[in-house]
Parts: sequence; structure tokens; C-alpha cells
Amino acid sequence: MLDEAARVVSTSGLSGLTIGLLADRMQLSKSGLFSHFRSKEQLQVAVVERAAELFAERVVRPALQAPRGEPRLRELFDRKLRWDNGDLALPGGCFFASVSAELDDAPPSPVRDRVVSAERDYADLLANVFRTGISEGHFRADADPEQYAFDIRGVLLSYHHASRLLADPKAEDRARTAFEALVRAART
Amino acid sequence: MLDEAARVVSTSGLSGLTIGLLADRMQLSKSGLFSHFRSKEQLQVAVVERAAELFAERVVRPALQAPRGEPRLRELFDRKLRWDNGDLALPGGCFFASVSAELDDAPPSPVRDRVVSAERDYADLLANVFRTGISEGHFRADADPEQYAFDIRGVLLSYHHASRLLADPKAEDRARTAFEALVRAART
DNA sequence: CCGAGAGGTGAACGGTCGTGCTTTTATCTA
DNA sequence: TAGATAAAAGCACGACCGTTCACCTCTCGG
Repeated sequence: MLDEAARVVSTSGLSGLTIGLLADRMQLSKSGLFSHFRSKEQLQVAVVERAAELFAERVVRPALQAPRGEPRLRELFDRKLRWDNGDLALPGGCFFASVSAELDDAPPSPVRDRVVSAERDYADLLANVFRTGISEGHFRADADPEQYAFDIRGVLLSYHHASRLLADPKAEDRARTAFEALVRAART
Repeated sequence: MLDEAARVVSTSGLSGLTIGLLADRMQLSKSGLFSHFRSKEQLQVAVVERAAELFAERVVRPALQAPRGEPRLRELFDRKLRWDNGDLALPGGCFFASVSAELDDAPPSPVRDRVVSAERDYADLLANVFRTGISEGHFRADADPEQYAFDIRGVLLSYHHASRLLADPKAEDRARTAFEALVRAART
């Protein structure tokens, strides 16, 4: 049920996730569905948390199986591409890309806070995996892991933008090219 | 009036632009405002076009005054930062960053089409300015202008994300650092 | 066998949405 | 000054929103 909600959000945004619509898709009455969550805000929080779980299951945990340093980073990047627009994706692409843009200027709220913390977790993860790549000797010792996380985030956002909005068939090639350039620049 | 509408969209998204809300802000009755546009869709189209005008006025045209090649590219980048989050910005940051994410999975529509074409125009502009930089001898002859446009877009999207959603005080530094790295890599 | 509790239904509420209509008000020309 | 034209107001509509509440129907432990 939260998976269906996450699918809706990924395509129509949080504001497109309506109690009536979700009830229909679940073949449930509006009030029947409503009684599971006690408010719309709690539904939104629950779906954000479910999306974070899905991301951990499909992207993060499998990638952490790869050897430390550069291979792990490559796996993380590759899976993130598939999460945005491939076999690991929700129908509307990256859940957090939609929701982040929707909430970036919203006042603080439980929903926004969870999204922010999920995004921060991901940025920290990228930086840490990169940092491990430094101590493994894959990357230059003076490289800045947070800067690297910022750069990777940019490649992924640009990929989402190019493939989803502009329907650019070269989007994936461009993303991989950009990633390789970043890795090359970080090499020792 | 369309300027006010653009301000609303930049913070609350297209779905937050409501006839009643805009009427209030304009101190107009709902029907009074409605009669200016003949439907909500036409209001949306008009506000997208107004935003594209604003972007051309504040970012593109002034940047084109700078000398061809690298200086023009720098000016374009700098002004885009200010458009996202500075003295040239709407209250919710980049208008198109909000709207793009909102419409990326929507079915084709007049509104979506205008957004896509504005985004394509901007990508083409970036690629062309870069191309001129090649013929001016500022950048390597074998550099790929479209790839460069993709990379720059990534830096700008990551900047918007970091500064707006994550409130990262280092966002601007990171964006400038990333931009300098791209320019350096493209140098002859 | 009974009663409690969980989970689902259907109707209703106040509110806001986009959109039509009719009427008033203001502006400008003949 | 009278009359045409345009802009805004006021009101009502049907649809959908989140939310509440009274009722129904199961299942299961005592």
C-alpha cells in the first residue's frame, strides 16, 4: 500500500497523492484508507519513509557489497542511475528528485524534515565511500569528499533532468562520461 | 501581475498557483482575475512565458554583453547563480527548477511544452557559448559542447538543491569550485 | 456462545478548486 | 452629455479535498 503511494508520488508529486486516489487504487473506501493513517501528514511521512527503505534496499545495501573504494562508488553510481530511470525505478523516476523540488521552499514540517535527512544521509554516504577510496589509495589524498559528493549529485540531477524532462536519448551516456571524468580527476 | 504569479510558482510550484490565491494578492475578485485569462491553463502558459522573459532579461541578455568565449561563459554562470539564489532571484529560487521537476513525468501539454523548450534553449545557449570558446582558442578543440552543457547544468542543479533544500552554507563555494574544475579541464 | 476489538463502509461536513453567468462600475468617444 | 465598451464584482455550480462519525462485519479469546 505504501509502495503504491510511493509510485503515485514519484509521478505526480506529494500534492498528487490524494486520499481518494490512493483509496481507489487500493480498492478501499476513502474512510477505510484514512483510518490506517490518522491524517494526511502521517500518510506523507509514512510514504517518505517507505521510499527511503526502498532506496536502501535497491541501491545502498547492494552497493555496499562491492569492494571498498572505487568499485563501491561505481556500483553506487550505477545503481542510482537504474533507480532514476531503469529496472530499479519507480514509474516517475527518482522519488526524492520529485519531492525535493516540491519541498525546497516549504516551511519546516515533519515531511520536509524526513526528506532533508534522507538527502543528507545520501550525501554523507557518497562522501564516506569516496573517503574510503582515498584511504584505499584509489583517489588523491588531497581530494575533498564533500565536494565530490556535490559533484556527483550534480551529475545525477542533470541525468534525471535530461532523461525525464527533455527525453534526451544520450542522457545516460552523458552521465557516465561525466562520472568517468570525475573519477579520473580524483585519481592519484 | 504575471510577475506576482511567477513569484508564487517559484515557491509553491505550478500546482500552488491558484486563481483564488492570485486574485487575493492582486486585490481582485476571483472572477475578475479569471476573465484576463480564459482558463487556468492559459494562465500557466502565460506565467511560464513571463518567467522565460525574466530569465532572458536578467541573465541571458546581460551575459551576452561580455566578450565571447570564456568571459561570456563565466558571466552566464555567475548570473545564473544569482538567479537561483541571489539578487536576481524570485523568492523561491529558480522558477524552472521548481516547474521542471513538477512536470517531468506529466503527459505532454502546452505548459509542459513551453517549459521543455525553455530548458532546451538554455542548454543550447550554454553549448553555443562554449563552442565559441573553442573557436576563440579558450577551450580544447576536441571538447564536447553538449557534454559541457550537461555538466554545467548538473553543477547548477546541485547548487539549487544544496542551497535551497539542504540550506548548505557552502553551496555557493562548492558550485564555484565545480565550475572552475570544469573550465580548467576544458582549457587548451 | 458471547462479547470485544479491529478494520471496512457510506454518508455527511466545511472548504477550496476551476469555471460559468449576470450585474455593476469605470473609461472613453461621439 | 449620452452612450458604447471594457473591466471588475458577485454569486452559484459541480467536483474533489481532508476529516468525522455512526454503523456494519468479521475474527478470535474466554
